[in-house]
Amino acid sequence: MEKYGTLLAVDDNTGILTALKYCLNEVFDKVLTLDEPDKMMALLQQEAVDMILLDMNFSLGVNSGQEGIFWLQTLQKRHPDIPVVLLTAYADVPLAVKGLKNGASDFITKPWDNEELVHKLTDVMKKQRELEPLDKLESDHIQRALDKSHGNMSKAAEMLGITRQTLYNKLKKMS
Amino acid sequence: MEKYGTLLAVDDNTGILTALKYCLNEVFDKVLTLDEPDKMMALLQQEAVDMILLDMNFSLGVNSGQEGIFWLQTLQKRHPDIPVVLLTAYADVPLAVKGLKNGASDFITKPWDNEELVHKLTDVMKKQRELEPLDKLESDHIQRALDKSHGNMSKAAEMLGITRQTLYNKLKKMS
DNA sequence: CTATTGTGTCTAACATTTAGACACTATTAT
DNA sequence: ATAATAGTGTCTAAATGTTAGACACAATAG
Repeated sequence: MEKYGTLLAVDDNTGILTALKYCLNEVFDKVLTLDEPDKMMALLQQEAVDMILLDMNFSLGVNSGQEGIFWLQTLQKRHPDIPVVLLTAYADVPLAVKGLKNGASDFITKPWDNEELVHKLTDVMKKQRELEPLDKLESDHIQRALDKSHGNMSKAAEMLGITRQTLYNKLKKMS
Repeated sequence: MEKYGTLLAVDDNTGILTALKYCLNEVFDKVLTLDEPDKMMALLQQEAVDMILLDMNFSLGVNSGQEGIFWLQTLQKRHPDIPVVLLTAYADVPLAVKGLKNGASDFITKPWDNEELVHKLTDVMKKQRELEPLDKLESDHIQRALDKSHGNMSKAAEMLGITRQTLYNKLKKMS
């Protein structure tokens, strides 16, 4: 089976890390583990990590998930290209919403189902591989601009930061 | 106060629609309501709707939220430019995750807090207004391609569907 | 150590983008 | 209804960007 590069799992419970490692070794070429999130940034400088599985509570007695959100945001800033999947025991709807709105690729609750976990992670990796060609990205964005300006080409061109004439040309070539 | 165009609220409970209308009239120029989701597409042809607030359960006795996911997907296909906020009483973490991963802009549980609802909806509308200029979109995407190819310009260029030379030029201009 | 792959640079043909102009057609406000 | 405004389709000519192809050289992998 084709594997998916390097995964980094971060959780303060080393038992969980062992379980994750055992379960995910078949799916990733390499599974790194870390029980202190503040060492994460240093590690990412040294290793080429393709995906991060992140717990959300590290300080004893605090289960708000705020730490997880903090590290997620930090990762999004410094490594926007690495997908982050959140994994937490103290999950509720608002926390899941907050995690996903902050850019997490998925949100999984403990205890997890191994098969489902593998499925979700491989799903993320598959999506991660895809990269739209520049011209498709462009035409989608142009479509969005036209939608937002209700078809007004002049305004759409201004939004896009291009000349009306250029937008006109691009539209002609697209159709 | 500046208002945010037209909102469409879809819920089978007309009492809820009335409550929503009452609460959101101050924030939107126009609040449309609909108690049957299958009439939504027809309505969207006639009215220029800027945002949709969508319940997730319409058939009596079914509370899985599947109907909401279905209509969300349909909307994403036909009107990817209209943000959809989900609003449901039968919420759990997996459903929230599914909703957001299917492109919902936010996920709110019933009973809702009026102030929070208004805050979340205006937040979505504010984000909706922003549109990146084409050149920023492009340079971000190029950055992504370079990250994914670990700095290999030839491979990045191929991913992007442009010449290596062109990528080279663009990078020179960017820096 | 030797293929292979990637980089930096060049050329010359080709294409796109730009600012500016013009007549014409909606839209809006009065 | 009419005048003012904003948007469209089209044109030029100059400036800029893109392309394929070539070449020497550096880095990497077998």
